[in-house]
Amino acid sequence: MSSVSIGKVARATELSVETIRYYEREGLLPEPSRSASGYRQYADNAVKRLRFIKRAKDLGFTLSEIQSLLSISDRRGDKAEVKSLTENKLLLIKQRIADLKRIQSALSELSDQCDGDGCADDCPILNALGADANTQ
Amino acid sequence: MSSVSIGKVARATELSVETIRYYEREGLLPEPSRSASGYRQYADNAVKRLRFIKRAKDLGFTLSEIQSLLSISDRRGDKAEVKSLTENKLLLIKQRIADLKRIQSALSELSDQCDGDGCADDCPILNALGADANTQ
DNA sequence: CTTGACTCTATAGTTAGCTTCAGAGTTTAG
DNA sequence: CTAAACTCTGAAGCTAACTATAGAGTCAAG
Repeated sequence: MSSVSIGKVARATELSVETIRYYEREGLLPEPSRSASGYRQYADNAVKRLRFIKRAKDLGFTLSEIQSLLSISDRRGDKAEVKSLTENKLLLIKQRIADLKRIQSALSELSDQCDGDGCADDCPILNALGADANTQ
Repeated sequence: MSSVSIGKVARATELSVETIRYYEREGLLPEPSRSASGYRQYADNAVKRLRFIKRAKDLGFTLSEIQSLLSISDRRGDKAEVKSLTENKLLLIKQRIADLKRIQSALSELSDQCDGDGCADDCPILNALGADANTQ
């Protein structure tokens, strides 16, 4: 039954103390018990929970989606819910990748067209964007 | 010398009136002349400039980067500046794509591992995230 | 015992890019 | 002439996920 201060949890999770308190306020982390002087005292599972949050965040889940994931876990919900959240996220990510690829090829084409030398008056990049709008 | 109201510019550019005023405040769009009653009166190039902004935004430039692009254009700067901004942006976008692809394959692997049936107690997705942290 | 590190709360600020609101005046179609 | 549509300003609000600040109390090492 070791109990740990918020600072130690912060070091263990590589989150800031403020972020941990913030997650508590947001309901992602249950309120821990307190010492006589009011200091938060965390049990070991708090570190696990925070690492869960971090990993899920790295995978692109928002805090509110992470709330949902934790809630499914907490109330022993259904695998189908988890899978559905995951696949929605996956879909979004695929779309973002497609968008970015479109952008990438457009930019890369523009960049290739520009020799990068001389006055921007005849810059193909600015021209492509419609930069003949510079005259007041 | 046709001059146009902000509402017409909004319709022509598919931007909202508020957005146009916002761009003005932010210095992306020069202050237009005013009618006797104080209404903004735009010349044609305002529409062009706003379309420039829109296209650049679609290509992933931030408003402040767009400021830079417009400023290069306005002061007839150097093509090299434009090209450098473009290539920086391109690099960032490539990195974001790489990040998202990493995330995509991780998520997709997780999703494949989960049959989506039954209680989330033994959900491979939650387990992979470290969801054994659910016990208070 | 001192001093520096740690913790507490509540509130406000940050970033980006808008959007909304209140309240008042103006223009235009019929 | 009237009613609807439009425009004005300045300030506040929104989203997400923190981050910072102030001011006060607590703990731990030497």
